[in-house]
Amino acid sequence: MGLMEQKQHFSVNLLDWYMINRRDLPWRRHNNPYFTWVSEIMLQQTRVDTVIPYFNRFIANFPTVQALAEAPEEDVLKNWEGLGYYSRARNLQAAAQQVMELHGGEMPQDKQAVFALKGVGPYTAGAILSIAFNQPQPAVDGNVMRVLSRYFLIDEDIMKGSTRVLMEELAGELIPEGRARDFNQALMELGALVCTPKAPHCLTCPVMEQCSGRIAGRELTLPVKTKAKPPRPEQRLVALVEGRGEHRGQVLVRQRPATGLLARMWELPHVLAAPAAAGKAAGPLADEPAMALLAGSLWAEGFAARPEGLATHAEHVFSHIVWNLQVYKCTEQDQGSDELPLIAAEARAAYDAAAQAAAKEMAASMLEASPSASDLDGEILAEAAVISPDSALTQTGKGDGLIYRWIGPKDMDKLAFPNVFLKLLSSYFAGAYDEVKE
DNA sequence: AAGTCGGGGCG
DNA sequence: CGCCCAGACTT
Repeated sequence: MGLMEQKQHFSVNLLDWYMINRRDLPWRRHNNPYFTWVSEIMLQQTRVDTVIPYFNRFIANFPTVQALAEAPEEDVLKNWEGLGYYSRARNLQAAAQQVMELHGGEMPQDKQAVFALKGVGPYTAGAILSIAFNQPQPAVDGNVMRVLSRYFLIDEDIMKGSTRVLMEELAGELIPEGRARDFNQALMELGALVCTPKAPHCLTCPVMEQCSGRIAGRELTLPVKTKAKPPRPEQRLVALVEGRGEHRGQVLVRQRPATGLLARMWELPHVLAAPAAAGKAAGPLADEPAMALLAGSLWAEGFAARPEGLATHAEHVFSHIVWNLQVYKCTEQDQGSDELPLIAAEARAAYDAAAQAAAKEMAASMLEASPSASDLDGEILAEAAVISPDSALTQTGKGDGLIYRWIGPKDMDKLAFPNVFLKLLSSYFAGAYDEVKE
């Protein structure tokens, strides 16, 4: 069997299979380029079942490019809450504004113009051009690379950029004349439903007969993929500050900076328990120093609060970091309380000492790793580690710092929180931590 | 080329 | 509950 025949077999049988087995998805019901675009951004790193309710709500609230372009960013973020990778939402809105200004609100059909939109890379550009406009452009995502690597037995590491380029060339050749829209979706549909990562359903696969990977018994070892390095652990102390007086029934929250991790999302105040030594898990911090540190960091931000006790633990996993959270219930105090500044000063001193120790350890381990490095390098490393600790403590507060607010349960439907804080706040407002004692 | 950026599902 | 999934942007 030649390569030409193998390709022909693939394209014909896959397309036939798709026309019978295609799922009825909200963004497939109308041929609306805006719907295609929104769905493709949402589907990046996110499964179909998760996206469906978000897509429906998003389109209901922002039915057109113009509606999205003109919406308050806060509303867009709130509609993305819980979906993750929040820069997708900000890029999508920025791109909607691009479409308004450069293309009169109409989705461009030119490859360069689509690719130039914020948040649109090689995959998404191909998906939009093929699905919305039936242009014969490849749309190579993880599903497609898995399917192609198995069917054509391609051993290249799919994490390499060069492999994606190779896959795009191949995927482009496979598109049947005039059928880009259906074929590209068929490819991804097969990867999602049949040619799955762990336990592919080869026996029901429409192209199994000429699948080189299966024939070679390699379906479980393909695609070849370098595994990601494990996330670094961070121990963090979270303050659940219960308001008193005029803030009774409210909790203190803050908005994260405009860039970086969880940009512009709201959260409970928290602080790094200790600057982690290189490659070392810090582990939980004892309650007493933890509460002192938390009080100190809140004081530095302009808030007087007394930690009462540990309310709960929580975990939040990112691709590159894992937050281990110790959540302390705290109560708001009078600003005039003369005891708190003292706690703050002690906490700050303890924190600096811990940072100093960690930095020395890190410098030592790096010197050990590369003996050629001079003592001077060690000094510089130590210095760097001390002056680059968590922002919460280095913020001078008031002015250049984060935005803090007291909120009640009703404010929850305006502000966007990452899931971990959403769950903590929901539990708190439901009375889950009432039993915490001092 | 390597690091940054969330969240959920599966065996 | 350890492991897997992986697109765009930044550096």
